[in-house]
Amino acid sequence: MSPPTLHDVAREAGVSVATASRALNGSSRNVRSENVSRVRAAAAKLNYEPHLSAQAIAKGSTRTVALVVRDVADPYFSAIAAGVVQAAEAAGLIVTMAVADGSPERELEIVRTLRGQRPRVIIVTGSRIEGTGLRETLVEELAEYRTAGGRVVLISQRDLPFATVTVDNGGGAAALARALLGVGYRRFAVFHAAPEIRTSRERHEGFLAELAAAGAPEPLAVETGFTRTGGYEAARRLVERGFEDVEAVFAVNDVMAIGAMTALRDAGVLPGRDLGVAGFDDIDSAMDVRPALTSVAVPLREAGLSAMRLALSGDGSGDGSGEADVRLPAEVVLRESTPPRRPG
Amino acid sequence: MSPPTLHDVAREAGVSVATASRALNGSSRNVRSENVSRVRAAAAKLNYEPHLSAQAIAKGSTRTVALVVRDVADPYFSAIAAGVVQAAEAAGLIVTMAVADGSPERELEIVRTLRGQRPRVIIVTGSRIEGTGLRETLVEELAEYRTAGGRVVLISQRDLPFATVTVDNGGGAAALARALLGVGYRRFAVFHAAPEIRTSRERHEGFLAELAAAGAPEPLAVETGFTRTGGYEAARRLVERGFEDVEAVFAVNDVMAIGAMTALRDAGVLPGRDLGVAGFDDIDSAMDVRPALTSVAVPLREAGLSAMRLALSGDGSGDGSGEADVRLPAEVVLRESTPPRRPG
DNA sequence: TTGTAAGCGTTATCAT
DNA sequence: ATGATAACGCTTACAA
Repeated sequence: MSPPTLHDVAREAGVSVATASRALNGSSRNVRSENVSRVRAAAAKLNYEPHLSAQAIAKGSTRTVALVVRDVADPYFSAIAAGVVQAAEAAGLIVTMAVADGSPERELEIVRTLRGQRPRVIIVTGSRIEGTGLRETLVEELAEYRTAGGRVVLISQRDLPFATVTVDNGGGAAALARALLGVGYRRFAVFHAAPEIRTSRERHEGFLAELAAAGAPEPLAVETGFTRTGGYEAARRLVERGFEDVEAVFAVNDVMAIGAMTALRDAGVLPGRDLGVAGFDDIDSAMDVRPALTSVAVPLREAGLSAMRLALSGDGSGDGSGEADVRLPAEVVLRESTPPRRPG
Repeated sequence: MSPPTLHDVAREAGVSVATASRALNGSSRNVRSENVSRVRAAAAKLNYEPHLSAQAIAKGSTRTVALVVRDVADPYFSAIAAGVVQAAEAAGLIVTMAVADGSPERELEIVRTLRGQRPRVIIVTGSRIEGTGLRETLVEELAEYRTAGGRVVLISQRDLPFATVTVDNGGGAAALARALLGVGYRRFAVFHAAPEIRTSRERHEGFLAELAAAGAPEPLAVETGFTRTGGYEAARRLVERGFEDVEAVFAVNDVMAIGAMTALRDAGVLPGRDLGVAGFDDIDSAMDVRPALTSVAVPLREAGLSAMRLALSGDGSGDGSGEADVRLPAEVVLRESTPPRRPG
């Protein structure tokens, strides 16, 4: 009826629970090999699986990694999640997932209740907390968790006192600007999200900075949602307004860019030919969309792997000192959505 | 240093652990309201979070849902996962994720060790187990888990004795065939995966059946991987072989279809104009790709939600009797990748 | 209404 | 090398 316990295994093998326990995990060094096999056989026979919660409470630590993402279905986060899960499984750890859904309150609430899981590691990605008082609370919460021996790794911008995996948003956007200038574009529109979204802001700013440095005119800024729909809307607005003064659109992420392309086409504007379009992230569909989307490749899965690596390497933190960082390079990929263009 | 325990809270509030426990969870009815607030205050002051593992072992049950998917990064599974996570969080449950990676052995291994977590629910999606002896073992494993009070829900085909959420693959494929015949296509190539992959087989068969019923010629079958690359390869092979005798390609899933479109284009063949292309799943990018991809919409997120609903409604199972099913309708969406075509 | 104490399934200490 | 037995943090009879 109910699953076999270690007691059952011990009885079956004719040894004490202590011996059974020792036989089944690491400390098997000091148990007679005959008993080891006895116990193993009994465990196999009963199809015994140790109760992880019981182990956790006895050992005082779990084998759990808690991952907080903004949205599982978003290819950006699912790629990161894939990396995290891969690395975690390789290390024999279990991954739990929580979805913050873009709400700082929810994110804070999640981190709070996460502590109840007593995970070994908490990885937070796509945090939107900025400016608000919630931010300090989040930091306190995480710091407290860390003090209790947990590892914290953020995948976002390095602006919180925790080990962080960042993608070089500013640098990538600057490189993109440079590349686009290089193929003849000078007048841009930027589809960006609310400035509280760090990622959006950094990409936006990196892009602006490079344009300014090159003496190009300041681009038209269109604020919208950080989603496919956001991109679609922004493009619709741009078309309505008229876009004679812009040669290309830079959307701060690919799903926005792809939404924008669809909107353009719906409005009879041919992306690539009538208006250049570039995105950021280089998600899979960037290369399947037509025209293929110019983007900035970000090693998302690698980010997840790095986060786990960071967490397990002992730099996840410990006692405040030594928050290691990993900065992942972002690489421009020019495609047909921004064909070379002769100035004028 | 280490997190506060219920003892700490009790001491802080000046009551016994029992009272503290009662005050903090359900049975608070029989504790003086003054003490309830005392305890609540103490808990808040200490920032107490109950140790979930300890609760689990004391209560004999967890609040965990274990989700097994083939690949987190695949939009098909991440959409399902999103539904599962959403429903689980709404019910106050924690979701753990494991990735089977397309390997039946791995899947079995996962389910086995999952039992250690003692999850309330196990949801398996994208199972590939077929034919092999592993299948029976999997069933036994899950049945045993169910006997111990766990709920099992499968998201796949209804061929295992557990509650199942299915998408109507056969019916959807048949409807697609009908629709394509309706707009003038008669000669097809089908890009399908190995027959062990149920989903692929069902879609393939549904498509064939409908063609046969309509007296259309038997399509060319091209076996390949169930992935984007698989689709790409198959299309490449098709082009090499020559495709004068085919008017449209049906790839058994969208990522394959999208890969195929890219391959066609790479070979100078224009999808939609030179060769119709249709997929299955209607993932987000199906409508962003050009030409927009004809597909069969499957309510993936809904599948995740339904699975949780099934699990929580008590039909997850219990004692063998009453395995409820949910069959999700699949709906044809004709787009530009299969423009109407005049016969001949 | 409250407290004492006996579990829950492990691991770890300490004798033997 | 092995077996009692005390933790681990919590819930829940059972008493008071």
